[in-house]
Amino acid sequence: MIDFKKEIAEILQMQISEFGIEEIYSMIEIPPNSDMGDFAFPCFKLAKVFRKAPNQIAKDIVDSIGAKELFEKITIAGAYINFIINKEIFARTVIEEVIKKGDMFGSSEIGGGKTVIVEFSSTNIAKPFHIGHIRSTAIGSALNNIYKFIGYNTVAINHLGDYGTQFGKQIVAIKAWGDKSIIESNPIPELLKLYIKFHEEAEKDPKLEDEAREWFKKLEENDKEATELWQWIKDVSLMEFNRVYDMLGIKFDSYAGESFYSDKMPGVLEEMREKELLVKSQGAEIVDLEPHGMPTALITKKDGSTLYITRDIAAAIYRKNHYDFYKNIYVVGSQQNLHFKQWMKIIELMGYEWGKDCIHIPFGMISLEEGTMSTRKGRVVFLEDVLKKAVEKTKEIISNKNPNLEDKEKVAKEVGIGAIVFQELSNNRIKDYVFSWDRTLNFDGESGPYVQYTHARASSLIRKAGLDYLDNINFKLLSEKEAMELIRILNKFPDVVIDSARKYEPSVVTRYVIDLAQAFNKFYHDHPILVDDVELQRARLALVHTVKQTIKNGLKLIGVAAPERM
RNA sequence: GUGCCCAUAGCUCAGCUGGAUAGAGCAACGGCCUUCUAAGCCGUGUGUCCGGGGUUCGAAUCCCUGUGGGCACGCCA
Repeated sequence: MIDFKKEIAEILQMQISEFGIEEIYSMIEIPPNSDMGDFAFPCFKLAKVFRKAPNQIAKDIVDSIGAKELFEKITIAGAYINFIINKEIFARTVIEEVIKKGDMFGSSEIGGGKTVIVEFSSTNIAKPFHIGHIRSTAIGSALNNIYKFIGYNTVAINHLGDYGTQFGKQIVAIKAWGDKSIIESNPIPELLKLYIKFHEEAEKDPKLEDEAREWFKKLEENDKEATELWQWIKDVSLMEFNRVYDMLGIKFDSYAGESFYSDKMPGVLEEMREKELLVKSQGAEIVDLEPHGMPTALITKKDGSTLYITRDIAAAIYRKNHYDFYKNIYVVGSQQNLHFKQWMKIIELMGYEWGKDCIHIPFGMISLEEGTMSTRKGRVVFLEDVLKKAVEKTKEIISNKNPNLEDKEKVAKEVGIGAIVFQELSNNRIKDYVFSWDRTLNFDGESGPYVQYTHARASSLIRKAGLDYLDNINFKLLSEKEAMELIRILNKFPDVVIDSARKYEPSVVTRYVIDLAQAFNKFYHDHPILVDDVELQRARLALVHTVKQTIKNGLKLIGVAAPERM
């Protein structure tokens, strides 16, 4: 495939040898408006070196380049040199590439098979899988897909919140007010009720908190009763969670959660003592991070039991030894910024230079219109309810718009759940937002269903045409404005994927598929595809094919299905 | 109090490794289905890019500062 930017950089470099090819390459941009050209080169920065006005430099460069087959035109607009690629070459290059690569179009090998760990979702067992969890789950899963697509070996880890004082609380509550058979019939909501009750009762009787800590201590010491209860809570919780993961189509390579590291903690504590990082303070052990501009980190409690920071340190060391990662990525909310800064600093202080390869990818909070979500106050929206409602709504729309659709159930799931995931991934991850049923269930405009609908339209055209169009395409016939716009957008896809990985930002891909869908719908509206002229029909079908393929690839990266009909 | 993050159209947000007139969607109003899926397309209007300085040929984008909001700051995770 021709790399147009590279071609342009090489041509320019022959005129301005004072600048390196890489530097020139990075200066090439895409004009804000495609009427200006396909690629542009601003000459402002050359002015100092050449001691000439940028406009004059642009003119001189264009004059000496002369005519080239690759370009239809090279024009000057002020200090910009605008390159308009020969339409036929542009169309051929891009379309042949998409057809050749198919499901792999947009992928690359820049990862070179290096291992990237993505820790995400990390739900707390015994607690509801609520709307707040969709962020880590959707963003993490998408990043996992994206890194895999650009050639990394990825490991998806669900670092289950299956340890800590909260289980002491659960155990106290189950023993005091719980009924095993009721809980088993409806585990999470029943456990949630008990959890809420615990906090209500603990306000009246603070001794319950001490009891909870005792039970957690017992759990850490492998007490039989504590361990059995804990294991049972874990089993019923996982069954629930897996139902949601199945709906979302998400799989993990590892469910090694906090408890997995419990037996690795004493060793880590020992190591930290040897390295003289731990200091006694009020009966507890801390690491003094004041010299590094951070508050002290509490490592062990005065009763000797551990905190989750220790588990994160143990986990990082274990992962380095076990996976020898190139990057170890944590998709966890921005509330935990300090926590991650602290333990990563401790890893560094322990002398591990790979600490810099541990990366926290934060995201903003979801709140409800009533206020911040709070599990212990029971103020939550269950993710499963959101997904189910979206599917229900989709069914209604289908029976309205396309009542004869086959496979209604399947499509309703793909579209409904896709809408939720798509929306989650359409904004920058760092932004906070307020959950709203209205917005969540709006399927118009920049939405998952819009993009899926575009894909279904493209699929329908290809089905209806029922002819071969992948060879001997007359690319000259694709020179209309709307077709060229599509080709420009298609050409950007591989760069978009890389950019999205570099920024750890799936929304880059989400935005891209919206742009592509918008451009396609415009083309679709303006130019009939199933026309009598077979040569024209074949050329347009080839373009439709590449759009369908690219939408499908993009949606797959963000974990959204691409139905053939809807 | 200290640290981190956010602030762009009525609403929700793109754009931020500085570049050409700041863009979408929603909402509102008006058009387009005897032809390929109207979950679509087209048109109409709005901006002190939070305020104030600075750097630069050029700032929504970078730096400083103020304001407003969010989050976090030893025995939860």
